[in-house]
Amino acid sequence: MLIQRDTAARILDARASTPSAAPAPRRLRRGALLHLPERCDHLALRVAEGCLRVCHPLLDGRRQITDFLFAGDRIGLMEVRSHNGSIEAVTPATMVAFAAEGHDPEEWPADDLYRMRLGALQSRLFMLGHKNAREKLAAFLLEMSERLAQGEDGFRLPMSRYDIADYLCVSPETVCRNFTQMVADGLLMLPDSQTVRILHRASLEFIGR
Amino acid sequence: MLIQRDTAARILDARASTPSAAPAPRRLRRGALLHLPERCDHLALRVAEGCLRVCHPLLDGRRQITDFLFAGDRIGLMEVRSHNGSIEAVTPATMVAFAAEGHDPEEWPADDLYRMRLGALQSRLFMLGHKNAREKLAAFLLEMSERLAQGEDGFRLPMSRYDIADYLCVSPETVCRNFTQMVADGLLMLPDSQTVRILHRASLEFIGR
DNA sequence: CGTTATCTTGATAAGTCTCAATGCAAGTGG
DNA sequence: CCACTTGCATTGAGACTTATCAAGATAACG
Repeated sequence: MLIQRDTAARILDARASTPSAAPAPRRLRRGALLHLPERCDHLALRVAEGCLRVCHPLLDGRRQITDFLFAGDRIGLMEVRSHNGSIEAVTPATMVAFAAEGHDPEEWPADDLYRMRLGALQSRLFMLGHKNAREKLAAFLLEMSERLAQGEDGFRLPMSRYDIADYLCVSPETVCRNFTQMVADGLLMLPDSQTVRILHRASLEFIGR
Repeated sequence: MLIQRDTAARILDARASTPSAAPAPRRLRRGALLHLPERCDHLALRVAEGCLRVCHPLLDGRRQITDFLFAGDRIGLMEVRSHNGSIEAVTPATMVAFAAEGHDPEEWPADDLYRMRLGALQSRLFMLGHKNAREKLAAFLLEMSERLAQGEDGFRLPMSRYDIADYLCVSPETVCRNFTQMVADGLLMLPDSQTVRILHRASLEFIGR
């Protein structure tokens, strides 16, 4: 059940006329694509539940994942659209479209949206530029452990090894090998391939920072 | 001759009181560092002449160059500052500080500043993630040939091989080797190490895109 | 229960980094 | 003016990392 064309725009209109009416949440099935309306300069998305990925197709057929989105995360739709991006559900996801860029400054000042995104991109620049696969994976796991924040007994990665690979810009095999290596080194436990329990956070931080 | 502390802020104040008064241009010697005031949330920089680099020190002692700035380019100071960045003159440079983020919307809407920067960072993400050294260099040369735009008889790179290396996130030796290779392949001429004449732009584009 | 997708591991090849040496050009001080 | 220094550019040799190709193991699913 995709968000239909211009649904977000209608949500925006509804909010403009009756500011107190909360926009209806939308659901995406696993693997489904979020439709980005043609005119979405002032629209943003807030994830209520689930996990999404921001994908960009590359000329050679591969894809790059520029971000994962979890509950509470927000992103400007125009920014994704203007770089040939798409937003896909990694797990069943619920989200809300809302107005940004001054149309709804109380809820989300446009500056903040830009600033946060710039910060995230900068971090990824440093990561992709100068970290090797092991360091990338360590940084990724630390980032996920913070953003997922599911308590001390480990966390579940909702995305596949392929997704992780496209996020870190390495091959899926390399992701696997480094998972295995980290387990062998006693940094992690992997009760199953999705569940991660960090055993030596300090070491991971030493590697990943 | 660095821009003194809070000079930019004073320029801002001057503009606010007398909008028609143009702020005084500032000059940097080759290699000099532009001072970034502590409070620069609403300040931006426009390059009048010369070339600057936006540098970020990394934990392992290396540096990353996130952008080169040429005449006409603008950049928000706070964005650089918030990522431990510095702005250094590659060549003697003249620049003007001005207000952004709504304080001076006519001159430069803050949104545009953010959007352009986001776009530039996205492009660099794609480059760093999935291009090899040869492709990076091809893309770099095409970018420089557009931004420098000095006519058909080639252009002069104002920055060193080390700067290029830190921009592309490869070693300076690799930059050299790929220059040499491109010359051997007949894609380029290098009358001297700074001057580039592109012989087969279509081939470069095929490699770099 | 078979089919498919995902995950993992191995072997090999390719690309890049590091270390080292040399060349070159500009600037400096005697 | 000339030796000298210094920084940048280039090239080579070797080590290391990662991608690619291939195959098997595991789990999800109709």
